[in-house]
Amino acid sequence: MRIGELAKATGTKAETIRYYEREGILPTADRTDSNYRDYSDNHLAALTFVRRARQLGFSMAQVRELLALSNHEDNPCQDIDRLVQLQLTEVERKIADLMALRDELGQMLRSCQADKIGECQIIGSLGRQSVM
Amino acid sequence: MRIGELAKATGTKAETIRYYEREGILPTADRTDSNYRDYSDNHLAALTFVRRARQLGFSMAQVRELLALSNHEDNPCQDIDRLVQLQLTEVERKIADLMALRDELGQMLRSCQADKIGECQIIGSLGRQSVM
DNA sequence: ATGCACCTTGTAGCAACTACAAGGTCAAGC
DNA sequence: GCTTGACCTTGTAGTTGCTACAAGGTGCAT
Repeated sequence: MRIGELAKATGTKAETIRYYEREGILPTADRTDSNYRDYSDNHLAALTFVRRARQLGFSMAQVRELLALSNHEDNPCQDIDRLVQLQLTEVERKIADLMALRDELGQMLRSCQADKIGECQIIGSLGRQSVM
Repeated sequence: MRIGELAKATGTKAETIRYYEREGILPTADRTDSNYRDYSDNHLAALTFVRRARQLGFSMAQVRELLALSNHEDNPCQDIDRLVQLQLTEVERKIADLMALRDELGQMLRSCQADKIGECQIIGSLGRQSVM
């Protein structure tokens, strides 16, 4: 299959696929006589894996690790588990941060009853170290 | 005060402060005879405002808007409220996304009882469109 | 044969910093 | 008076993960 088809099948832009190849995240594709990239089902599987991992918030470096680990079938699963656990912890930290942020923003909105900016609680609170 | 002192006072790197000045986010500083930047309390307040807004997840463009609005004391508060509301909605969306992500990662960890990568559910699930 | 969608490479741009490099300034200590 | 070291200056390039061109080649239908 050509790059456009693979792009459509995985919801990835062709430019992104070429970028992954350049970065060594995807194996190089075969070429047709006219120098078009020619992909197999293995490439489809690989790209699906990469996109899914990226959607789950893994960095490119982590995706590389996941790929390297997944290529050694006899390795213990622990290393993979560790990466997933790390990512889970990171995601939980981000959720906590954002929830604190949400509370602050909500507090700002509720506190502002003024109708002129000169009296605006929001503007005032931005100038202080913390609102809460 | 010099840039290092302002940096320490606001928890901002000196390079970032210069960057803000270049970008027009902060007013230009006075200069000493030896061409060092010389900051006043007004600069301290402005930088505190900017850093606080950035911590709350506002983009540089939004910070510019907030600054512009806060400089017109007689303007109605509504425009500020709108920006804060927008940011709140965005943060809530991110929280929802991350919570879905957290659930998927948690599910992956729980499902993996194998000890070899060849049987690893996690690796398997990454190759599919969605785990859940 | 002509149009149009697709492909190629290479380069530059995005956000919001961060990290140098190469050099100037200032205060303290000997 | 001179050195050391911490600070400052400008300018440029790197970071992450793409995305957007530009300029040209290919494939297929009409």
